[in-house]
Amino acid sequence: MYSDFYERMENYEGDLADIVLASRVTASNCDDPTNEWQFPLSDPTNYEATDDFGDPFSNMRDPLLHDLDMSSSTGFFSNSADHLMRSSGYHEDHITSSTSCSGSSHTSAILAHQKIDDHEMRRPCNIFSRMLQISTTSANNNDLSLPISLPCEPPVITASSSSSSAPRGLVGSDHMLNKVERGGVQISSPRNPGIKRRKSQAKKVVCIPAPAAANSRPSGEVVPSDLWAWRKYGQKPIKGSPYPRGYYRCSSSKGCPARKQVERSRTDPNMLVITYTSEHNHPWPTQRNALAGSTRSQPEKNTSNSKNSPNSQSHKQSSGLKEEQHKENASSDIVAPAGGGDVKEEMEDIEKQLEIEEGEFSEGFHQSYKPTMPDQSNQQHQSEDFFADLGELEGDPLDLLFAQGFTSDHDQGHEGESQGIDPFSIFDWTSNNNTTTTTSFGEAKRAR
DNA sequence: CGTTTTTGACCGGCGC
DNA sequence: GCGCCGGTCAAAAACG
Repeated sequence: MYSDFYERMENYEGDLADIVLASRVTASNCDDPTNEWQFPLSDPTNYEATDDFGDPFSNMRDPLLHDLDMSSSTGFFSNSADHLMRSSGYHEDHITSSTSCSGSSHTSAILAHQKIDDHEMRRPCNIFSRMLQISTTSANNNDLSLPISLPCEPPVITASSSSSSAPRGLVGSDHMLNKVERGGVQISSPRNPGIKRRKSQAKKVVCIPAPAAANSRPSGEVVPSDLWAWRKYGQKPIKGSPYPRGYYRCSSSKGCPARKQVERSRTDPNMLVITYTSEHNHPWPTQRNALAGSTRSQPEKNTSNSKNSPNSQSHKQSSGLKEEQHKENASSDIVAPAGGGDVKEEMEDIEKQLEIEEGEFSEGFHQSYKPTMPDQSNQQHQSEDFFADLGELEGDPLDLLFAQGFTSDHDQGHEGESQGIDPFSIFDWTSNNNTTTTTSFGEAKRAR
């Protein structure tokens, strides 16, 4: 049932490589350059600084990474992403604190970018590679040199501070999309020259592969889910894009300013552009909110439309997007009972992983989160809860993903508790051959 | 009953 | 000042 997904993922392998690229860079610094999949580690103790935009894992990540790093390449994602962000110079302060790869890898943003480029040149495109590209912009520095474009395409992660009200084109997904469209070279939209985002609200843009697009939910709108409870409060067609943009806010806590926008890249329907705005002002929920409504089945009306071939998603018009997505969901559900929606989740997790801290956010975030996750034991509990919840979500793709990494981890060692929660572990497969990956997923699922 | 999704309307910022 | 556009609101419907 997930064959498409896997297949897609396989296809993305190159991209993944790219994503990993960053990590590789750091890894290379650390060790054997030949060990492509070795990932830099971040300082376990530094997790508090890693959180941003509500990445529940951010807090946990480092500790896990630490272990992971020791034992395996899993978790590269978090590392890589995190690393990139740090290396990107985004948070130099953090960078200094992080100890990835013995800390030797702490490089300036520039360095990171350069390296990325180098690697890029040598490697196949990966989904993840795309993700690797991280650009940061600040109100003061809008035109920060953007990261390098990749042969494979666009940079994917953009962190920036901008007005909360979505300064048009500046940092927004549109902006990013534009970049993407331009062959992956990040170019400020001509329209944005002025850049205005005075509001100091930071935004973070993350580009992630849209698994759904491949199969189950080609819908233009893929809503990755994550540990945070997001409630959709709006959807609007975006000018210039056939895909609508969904607006989500954190429903875990009233008053939480965290928001995210999800849309497909107009140029690459397979990519999701997720823009996070504001940080969560509360600890990440150990349990998801009630699923009522969240899992609603797709309206039957969709049945007629749905189906755009998976590929057809690109053809979808905004008018049909909703239906499509629903249909897709429905179809996905069919394909992957009970889990359909979770493909989203996994994606979201990915995105979260990608989201890495920004200094501005990290402060607020880590503080807010910290209380809840003061130590690993705490983290374990939460993670356990989390997974328990996930487990409840039957057939959850996310579950699968996690299971894949987690189960293996558990099997491997006791550290599984902490490791298990590492969302990044799901990317292990990236380092493995496709076959392995696929198998892993299946196994993981069964294991659970 | 509580929560989420959907969806049209409303509002504010920006460019002309 | 007007229109466009993006982001948000809020009522209705759906779901567990």
